[in-house]
Amino acid sequence: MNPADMNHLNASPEGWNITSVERDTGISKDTLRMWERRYSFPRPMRDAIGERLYPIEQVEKLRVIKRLIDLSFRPGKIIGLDISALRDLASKSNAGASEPLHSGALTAEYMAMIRTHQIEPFRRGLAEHIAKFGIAKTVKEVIAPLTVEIGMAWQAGELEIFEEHLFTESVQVVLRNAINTVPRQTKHPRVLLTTFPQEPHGLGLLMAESIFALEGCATLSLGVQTPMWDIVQAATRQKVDIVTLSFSVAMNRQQVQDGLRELRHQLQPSIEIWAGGGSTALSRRVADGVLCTQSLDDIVREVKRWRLLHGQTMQA
Amino acid sequence: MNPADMNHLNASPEGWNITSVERDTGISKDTLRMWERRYSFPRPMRDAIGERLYPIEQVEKLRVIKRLIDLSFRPGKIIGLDISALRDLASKSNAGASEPLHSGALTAEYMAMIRTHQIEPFRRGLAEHIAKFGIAKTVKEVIAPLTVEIGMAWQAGELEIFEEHLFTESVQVVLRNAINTVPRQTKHPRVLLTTFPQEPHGLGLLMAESIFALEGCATLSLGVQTPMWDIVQAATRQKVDIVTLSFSVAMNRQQVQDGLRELRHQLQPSIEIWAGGGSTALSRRVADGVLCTQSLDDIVREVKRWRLLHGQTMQA
DNA sequence: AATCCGTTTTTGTCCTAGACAAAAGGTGGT
DNA sequence: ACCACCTTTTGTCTAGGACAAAAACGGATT
Repeated sequence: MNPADMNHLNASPEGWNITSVERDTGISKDTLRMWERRYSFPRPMRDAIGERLYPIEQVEKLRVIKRLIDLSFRPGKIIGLDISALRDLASKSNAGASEPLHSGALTAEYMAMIRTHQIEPFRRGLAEHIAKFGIAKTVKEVIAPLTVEIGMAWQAGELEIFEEHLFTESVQVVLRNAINTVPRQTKHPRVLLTTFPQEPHGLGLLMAESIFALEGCATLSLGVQTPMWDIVQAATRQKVDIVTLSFSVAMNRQQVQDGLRELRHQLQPSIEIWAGGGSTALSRRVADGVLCTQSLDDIVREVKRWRLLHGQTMQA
Repeated sequence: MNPADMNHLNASPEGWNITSVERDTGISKDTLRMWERRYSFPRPMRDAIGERLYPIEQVEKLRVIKRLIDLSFRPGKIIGLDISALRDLASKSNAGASEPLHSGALTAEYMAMIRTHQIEPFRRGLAEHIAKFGIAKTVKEVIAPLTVEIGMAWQAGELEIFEEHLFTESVQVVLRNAINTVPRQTKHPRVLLTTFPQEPHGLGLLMAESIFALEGCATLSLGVQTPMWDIVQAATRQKVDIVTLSFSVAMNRQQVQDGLRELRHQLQPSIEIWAGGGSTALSRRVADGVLCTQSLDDIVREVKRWRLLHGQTMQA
């Protein structure tokens, strides 16, 4: 193999190219160059052609910075700090956020299984938990906290991507299987579930779907990354009552808000839009006519509200 | 809402901004600007600030052009044609490809259901087919041909993306459910399944997984779009015997070949690499040390070969 | 005809550096 | 405590130049 071919690889010994860094960190090329101009960080090397080559340490620092920015720190204030100071900041600020969750010993046990790649015990444990305590309880008390914790561990660089993939896939298998035991309903509200094109994480979606299904709603999932135009078309043609979007912490706040405003604009007003997930964009007020569900319990409550509201005009 | 805010919306009466066009068409900002420089198309208007504003007709033309480029037409040759000529080209070029398949009446029936959005009957039909004829037969004779046909219909612009999403999601639900009825095996070969980062389609993967599972292999799916480094790590840590990759027709031929060569290079030689799917890159010989499975039957055959080869040295 | 190899054309992505609007932060007045 | 105004911060846009990688072409060889 030609040694020059190696330049295309992320993991090349020399460093990462700008496209890889953009993909990995979610920071746009323009922004990466701008930070370099303004703050002198990152400060990539150059390859033989003169193109940027980011050393792995700088990419790692960028990852932490991105996470902090998503937690609404400002670039100018933190970009000069060194990696350990940043990590301190990160662990301190999400220690506060994770407090109310109070993830128990069970979560820790599952985390350990994931870290040591014991897939089978993990799946079996999850399936048994569902059998014992039901889908709703398992989702709320095990899967949701685990997802948050995994996300944080990944952001902190403690988890490899393949470990996250493995976790996601395992949960999907178990949860999908469980959902299928719930008799499929045709009752209102009819709910369409999907994510925007920038959002590849489907776990939140699946958790929401399971809750809706348990409430006896007719659910219709388009999977992840559906273009806006197609969401609108699907919602209209399938005559759904509610469109539910899921946003992970990784999503750009601007994109969330713009996307939701835009969707509200294109969708007929009678169709409700519900947004959920870990994205910080949802904690503040978002577009008019968009309902933010802060927790999975909110979904149950809001379905009741919807039925009360539409009870007189629409029978299941 | 401030009227100036409206400029960010795709559907603003004036036109689309460059970010929206990039998101919608999948053509990068750099490329959009380059085409404008080189070919004088697209030729966006400018807003009050002087930024590009793409009229809806130009965006539509860009969509068709992108589709043709994915079918390996070249920008320079087609960018000058008008929209109807482009559409002709699109429908003609995949009419030819569909001839050799000759899919049966059953497939046509399912296609009709998808086109008319009858999700429930579709799922029920598929599930019943599995119950009657088994997973293997259903995958080979119904799901695989359907997947090909859907792909072609989408390329021809006869199917909306949301209809493809709906199909994919439905098949996943039914097939996953079916796979779960197969008792989970721990027998060799242990198989890791995933796709490269550029490949978002997971159906082929799922079909392959079902076949492996039926053959009693221990399967381990990472889902789609796993970075190479993580594939290597997962394969090594999980001590798998075979890594299986799936490639849809949409994949760039060069990327397929480079990716496979690279993976072969990074993976220890004792681990086999199997590649499958509709990508045209696989019909020719690919990298040394990579096995191309042309059909799902090949998988069955090759598993037998593998077991014969390793039977003496390794017990399940 | 089909395969191989070197050359030319096509095409996408990277580069720099300037400009400016939108968001966030700060301040003072009611 | 809230609103209105000002300042700073920040991200994204713009322009045109450069160049490597991919694809197409042309000619020689089997």
